[in-house]
Amino acid sequence: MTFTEKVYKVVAQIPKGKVLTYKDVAEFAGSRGAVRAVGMAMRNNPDMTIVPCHRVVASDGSMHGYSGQNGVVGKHQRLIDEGVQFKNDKVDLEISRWAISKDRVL
DNA sequence: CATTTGACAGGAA
DNA sequence: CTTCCTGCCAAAT
Repeated sequence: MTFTEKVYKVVAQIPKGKVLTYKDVAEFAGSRGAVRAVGMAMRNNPDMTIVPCHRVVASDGSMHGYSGQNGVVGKHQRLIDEGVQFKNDKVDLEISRWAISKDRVL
């Protein structure tokens, strides 16, 4: 099981209407500061249907890119459509941040 | 095996 | 608020 594989599994478990920061994903995936590696995983997103990468945003709620349709714009729209709360054109992490169970199994 | 690459994070200017 | 710079890590070359 490679790190990226874990990342995919974690992201795949993010419930609709919630989001996670790259930082959190990286940490939960096993490597605390591998946020950049997480980015790689998303970039080489193997299957967007099983990996809702749009639910992964930067630590400040903003977003950098999106391989899906319409790029970051589409990502933004999709999040809104799922009920994610926004604050100043950024995801309101205070509300829409997913509370991961620290002992959740991958 | 050595380098480069990113959809990052955080801090400084 | 905007750049710029550094640290970071895994994967791809």
